[in-house]
Amino acid sequence: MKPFKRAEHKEQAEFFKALGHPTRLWIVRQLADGKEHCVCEFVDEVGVDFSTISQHLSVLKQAGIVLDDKRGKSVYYTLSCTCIATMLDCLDTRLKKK
Amino acid sequence: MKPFKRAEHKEQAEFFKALGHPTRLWIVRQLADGKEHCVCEFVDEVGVDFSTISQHLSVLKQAGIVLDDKRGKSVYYTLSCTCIATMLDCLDTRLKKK
DNA sequence: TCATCATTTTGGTAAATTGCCAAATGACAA
DNA sequence: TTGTCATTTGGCAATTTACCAAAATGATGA
Repeated sequence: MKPFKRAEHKEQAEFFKALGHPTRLWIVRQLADGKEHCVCEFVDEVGVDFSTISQHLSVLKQAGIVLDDKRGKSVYYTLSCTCIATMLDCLDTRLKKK
Repeated sequence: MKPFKRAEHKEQAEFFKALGHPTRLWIVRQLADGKEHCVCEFVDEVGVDFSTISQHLSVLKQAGIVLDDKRGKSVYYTLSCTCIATMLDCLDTRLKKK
């Protein structure tokens, strides 16, 4: 049994917390195709304020889940790691079983 | 671009939300050894009320992350799927990179 | 230089959620 | 019946949240 150090696990929990919101999870799913997507694509589909999407992206970025790249007028986002897509696959498989 | 259906993604987000708490993440880490662990083990280490740990376990159970088995006086918990341990490995690798 | 466009940041707020404890309850074993 | 291990319930203060509206940023192009 490992010792329980709240601070250490709190930092790691941020990663999962970031994924624990319907809009953010949906965004991550869009990025799971491995391609980059522009912020405006998300805004169009979710039907929420531009600033709200931007804030969700900021949460994902701080959790190390996505990377951003500003090119020209737009900002493009990608998944930081393919293993995150693997996590989603695992989730899908589990839900099917139920 | 997939359509955004809040309800659908909300349910899936519950899975990650459950992992997004330091105490719960720590519990899942203990279970990642593949063995079963008794509730009392967690209580001893975390130093919080018995009922609090029980509630955390209930959240994990409802999210489909753990399974419980009542035998004799005690209740034993296990991970519901090894792919959850894989998620933690992925997280560890990512944190090392930073 | 100035206006425009895409995005981010800030400020604010109402509402929801949280994490925890304490006490009550349940379920089993001795 | 009594004690033990665990869950459930009720309650609460504190934190967090999700979102919007408006202001700010920063690159681009006229």
